[in-house]
Amino acid sequence: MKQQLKISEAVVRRLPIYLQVLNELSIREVQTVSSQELGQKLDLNPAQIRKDLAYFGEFGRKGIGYDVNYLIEKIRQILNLDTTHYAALIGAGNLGHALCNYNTYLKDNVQITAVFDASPSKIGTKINGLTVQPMDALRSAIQDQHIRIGIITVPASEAQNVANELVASGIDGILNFAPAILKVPEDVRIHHANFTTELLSLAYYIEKERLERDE
Amino acid sequence: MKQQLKISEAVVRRLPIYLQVLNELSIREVQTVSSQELGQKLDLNPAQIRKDLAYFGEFGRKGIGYDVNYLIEKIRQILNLDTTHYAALIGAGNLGHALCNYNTYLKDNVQITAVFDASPSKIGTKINGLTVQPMDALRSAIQDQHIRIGIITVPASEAQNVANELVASGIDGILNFAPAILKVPEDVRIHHANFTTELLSLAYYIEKERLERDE
DNA sequence: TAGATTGTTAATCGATTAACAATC
DNA sequence: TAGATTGTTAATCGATTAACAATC
Repeated sequence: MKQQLKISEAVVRRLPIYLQVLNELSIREVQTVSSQELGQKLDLNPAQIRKDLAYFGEFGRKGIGYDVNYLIEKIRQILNLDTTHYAALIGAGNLGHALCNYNTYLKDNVQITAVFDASPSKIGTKINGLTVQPMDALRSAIQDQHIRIGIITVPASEAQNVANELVASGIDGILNFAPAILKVPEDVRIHHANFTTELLSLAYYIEKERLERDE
Repeated sequence: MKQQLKISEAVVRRLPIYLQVLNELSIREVQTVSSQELGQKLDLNPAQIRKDLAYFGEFGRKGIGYDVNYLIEKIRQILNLDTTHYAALIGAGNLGHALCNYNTYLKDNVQITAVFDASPSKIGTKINGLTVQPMDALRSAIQDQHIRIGIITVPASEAQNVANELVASGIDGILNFAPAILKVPEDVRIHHANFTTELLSLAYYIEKERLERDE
């Protein structure tokens, strides 16, 4: 792999999307693809795609394009998709359920191996083969099972407390689904998957469109 | 409201986040807040916050800061949070369930008023008071109930078909949860809430961190 | 008045796009 | 060879940050 310049987050976030499209192409047994074609499928500038990939190495062939399967393999390597990361999920509500089932889809890469909830009525129940554990079992589970990712699916009011617990347990990264801004130390990576933000901004643009049409 | 220059998407996406923090402050009965304080809470540059807000008007007072409740009201106006948008949800799996329940949280703003699924075993069941309808009821429901937003929570393989149906029914916007790139006409707004992307990029950074530590 | 903080212009930074030599 | 397409440098565009006059 090429000497890592500084790779922007925007680039890293596009890689999984490239992979999505490439996987589809692979299934359809397409051999090669050009940045032009990828750009069309993804609504991205071909130059950007070439530049993104070039951060990590020379994966294409001039005059030909990219070998689909080779590029898949390379992106999988970059994203470390062959290393399994164990994750704990906190909050066994509907969203938690949904993510546990998604688990099957994610397969080996990120694997939820422990589920926690504060509610006595949930503790002891099973979700996709995992028994819901009480919150005070969190720390030892994280340490014993080498869990590195915490997935927060509790209500917003509880999210910071849960984040604190995760940090104290030595977690490396958090994926937060609660609509709340969480404070964590600098060395803990936190990503937000807040769809209310998406929904509200979507509504904004729809309404704006409508108002402009009606003018 | 100020003459709308061109407001970037980044700005619009930050507004709901500002609102989140402001709501918390309002609950704690904080009267005023400075861009400095907001910046600290949100890990954003205060100048950026001032600039974002200034796109829409002059909401603050020099030397004082922003009145929390007034700013909340203004942002709610900008985002049209007092207009209700009706939404249809397609895909009554766990994720669909989770979103329907979230519905209560979103309250008046975006309201899911119809749920659809292709699977005969799901049709007729109730989710949060709504009866799951077959796919061929989609078009008339959208048109009759003035539904403007479609929320896609079906598997990736079905997502494009559902999107096509929604577009044909005259939808204005789509929030897509399926891990797939969807093609829609230019006048239909599409937002993606793809948490696998978040999860994979999170795993990338965690692994990178670890590798750098171990060097 | 002195201190604080906005709104806004100018400076900086970074990301996207265009252009093109290299080469399959 | 001619056509296509990469990898990369240079140009452009846009977003973030700094700085500061205005003013509460």
